[in-house]
Amino acid sequence: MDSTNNTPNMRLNQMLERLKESDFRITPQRYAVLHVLANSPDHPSVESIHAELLDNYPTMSLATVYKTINLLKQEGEILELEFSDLSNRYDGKKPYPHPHVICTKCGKITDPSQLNLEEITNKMMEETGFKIVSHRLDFYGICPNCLE
Amino acid sequence: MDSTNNTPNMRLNQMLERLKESDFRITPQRYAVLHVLANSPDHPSVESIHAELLDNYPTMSLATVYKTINLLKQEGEILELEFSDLSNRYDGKKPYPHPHVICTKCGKITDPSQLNLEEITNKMMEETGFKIVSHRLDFYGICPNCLE
DNA sequence: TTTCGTGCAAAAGCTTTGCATTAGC
DNA sequence: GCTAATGCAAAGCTTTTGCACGAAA
Repeated sequence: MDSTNNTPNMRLNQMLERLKESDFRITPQRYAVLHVLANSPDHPSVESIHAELLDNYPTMSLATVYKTINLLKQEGEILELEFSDLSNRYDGKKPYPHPHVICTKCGKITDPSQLNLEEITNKMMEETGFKIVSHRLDFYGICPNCLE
Repeated sequence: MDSTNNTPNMRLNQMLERLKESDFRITPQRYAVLHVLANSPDHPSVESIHAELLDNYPTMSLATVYKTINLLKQEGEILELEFSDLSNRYDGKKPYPHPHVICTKCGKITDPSQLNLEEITNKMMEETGFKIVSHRLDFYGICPNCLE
């Protein structure tokens, strides 16, 4: 269990607090998007968040989801996984870099247990002279379901 | 020095051989794109490859560069680094997964010395049940030039 | 000569933006 | 009441596709 993410509501509250502190308004639409991001066990796309919310918020626009996502990105409250050939995916539960295992058939994304990349990151900084601030480690393959 | 990539020409010849074996024609345009990919020390984009070739091939179209890149991808002869917010970048010298260090200011991409991820990959397979076939490890930061 | 590749222009897909309306605070 | 957020539609970008012409084997 992650100390920064004991329960979904705790994570939701953290996000809400961050927005309030930065003087952003908490609208029903924003609250709803945050709620999905704080509770999704998988890594939703903008499209899937929008689709999920349409039932309860029939006027919710895709633009609002995009704008909320960008706000959270800017505030460092979500992690964005970029894909050029399909839509991006987001992790609101663990907004810091961590490894992912991605099924290249169905798109399922799971988080394996934490790997410590600190030592490797330090080596990279020494070797390249970069000031490294983030990383991305993805394993691509076929998930157990798709293997059957 | 990499055993599969002793000289640029060796890499170019490997690519040419692969296309010939698969019964693709070697046109001047394809040769030119392969030449750039086999010789670029950085990780070019489709746009930059096209721009570089326009001098000597004034009729070279962006579509042809894209089509050649897709051909090489399909043949496993280049590695694609996907970015959703800017254009993709390609590595023709080392077409297999390996770590990259990426400057988030100027976009420079460099290859640090090889890290062995085999052990970690095996652990991932055991833990998740995935059949892992590839990976992506990127470190993001500010390069020495941009730090000044 | 037949088949494949090129290049143009149009289309596609995701994301952002402009702007008038609406709603937090 | 003031200012910021929403939602619609249009625009922007990268990448793909259709198709007629031209070139490789």
